[in-house]
Amino acid sequence: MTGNDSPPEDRPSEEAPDRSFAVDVEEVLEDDPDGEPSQGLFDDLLSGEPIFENKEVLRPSYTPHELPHRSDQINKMATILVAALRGETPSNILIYGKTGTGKTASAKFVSQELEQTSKKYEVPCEVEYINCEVTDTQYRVLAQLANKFIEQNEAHVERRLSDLADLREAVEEGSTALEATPFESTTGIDSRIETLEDELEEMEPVPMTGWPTDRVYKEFFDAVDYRERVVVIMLDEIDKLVEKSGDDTLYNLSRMNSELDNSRVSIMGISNDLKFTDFLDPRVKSSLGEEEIVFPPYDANQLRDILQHRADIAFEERALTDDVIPLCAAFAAQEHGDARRALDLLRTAGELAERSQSEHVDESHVRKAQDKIELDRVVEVVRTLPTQSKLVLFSIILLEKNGVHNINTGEVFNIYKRLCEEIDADVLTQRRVTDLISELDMLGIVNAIVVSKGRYGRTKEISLSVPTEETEAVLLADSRLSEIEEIQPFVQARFDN
DNA sequence: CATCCACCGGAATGTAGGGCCT
DNA sequence: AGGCCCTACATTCCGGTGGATG
Repeated sequence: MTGNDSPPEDRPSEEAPDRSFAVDVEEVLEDDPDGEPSQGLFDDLLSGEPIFENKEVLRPSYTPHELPHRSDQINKMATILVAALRGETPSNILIYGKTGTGKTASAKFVSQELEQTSKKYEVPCEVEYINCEVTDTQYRVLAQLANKFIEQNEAHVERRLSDLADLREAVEEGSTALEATPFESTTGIDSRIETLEDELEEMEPVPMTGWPTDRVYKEFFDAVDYRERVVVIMLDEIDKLVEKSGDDTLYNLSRMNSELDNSRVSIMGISNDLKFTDFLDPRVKSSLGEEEIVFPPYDANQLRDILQHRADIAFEERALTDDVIPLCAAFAAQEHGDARRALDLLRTAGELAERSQSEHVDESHVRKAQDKIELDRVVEVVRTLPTQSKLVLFSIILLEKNGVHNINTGEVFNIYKRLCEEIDADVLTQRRVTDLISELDMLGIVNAIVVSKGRYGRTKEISLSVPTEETEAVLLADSRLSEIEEIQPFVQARFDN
């Protein structure tokens, strides 16, 4: 399709959606004491045809109102959770699925609906979301939950206090409209206010550290049980929690119901790992997995629907050429059907198109976006590598740059040693360095395979699988590594043997 | 066909740092 | 404050090995 090079038809696309903003920019520029010309830095960029209409929609944080191809899962969740609206305890739910399969989005969507409906019918029902990758110990989970409920209870009490204050005022004025009030006089109200204030006094947030865990648990327990309601606790990335701090938390949460007087608790676990229940206590396993919902990866067609859906909102009309979305979908489908990845790709492609001032997003932008995302990933990984790993990687790069292929561990280790001496770092043993190389392999930064060279031993053959120049630049940005000045000697040393 | 290189990689053990708890 | 325990990172020790080479 080469109809893209559209003739200069409606060149003056001056209908910038946010006129006021444009004016502001001009004003600022005019007020500049230096007397800069008003044809400023941003003018060019603003004048281009806008590509995005609403970019937020493409961000991972956005929770869509419609989730194509997930109605089965959503319905099942809803069927289970209606119980909450009838004041019963919903079954615990376990949700499985790989990253970017819409688990969190669906769960959040359902919980929003649930809370809204509960307000409509005035059934007390709440959902609390916890991301266990961030909050990854029993203590922190309990503390966070406790604090959320304490906060809510406080708000609840405060509301009742202000209601009472109003009532008191009304009674004092002898308003006749209040015959139905249960209080004869202000003193009755006063004592009620007093007890509530005392209760408010007691509600102190749990400190982030310091208390014994069971005290936090008690605090949380009391806060939940403070009044009648159904509470759904949503534990995202629950596998991380189990991995890092065992199943005690889940055990405690799942047996809570038998001790609660006023409220009911239901757990909704979201996991990336299908097999994580293997590590659980059988009791926990059976109680948690009362209902299981699986989110299979999206296939390319489904991804296309999802992208189309969002693209309609996110982009200006006709900003995308026809092949953009299928291509994004195809790329992402290769990465185990990760919708997040697909959206990321689409957004990045759009940004690239915007930056290059083209009027449409086309296939080339998608391909560039693919590269950019991969490069960003690598840069981020390399940047956050520990110093020792950086040194190892740098050694590999030095060898590679010198045209050495099929690098082996011995060579890397030699160069690595010299680098360490140069910047005065601890020299690790070769055993450790092989592990570091294996880690780099895992991260996809290098490629290492064990080969036997017969008489000449057995070693890893290592090759770089990321762009040399960029990676080197990232490494040299590290304050320790930047001390390395003369690179030649290291390279030279290799040929001396 | 045995040899033997040059490293692999498992296991045990050591050490530092940090959070938790009394 | 001080003991305890967990985790991450390292070292030490060492048995293991694929296959070119003599």
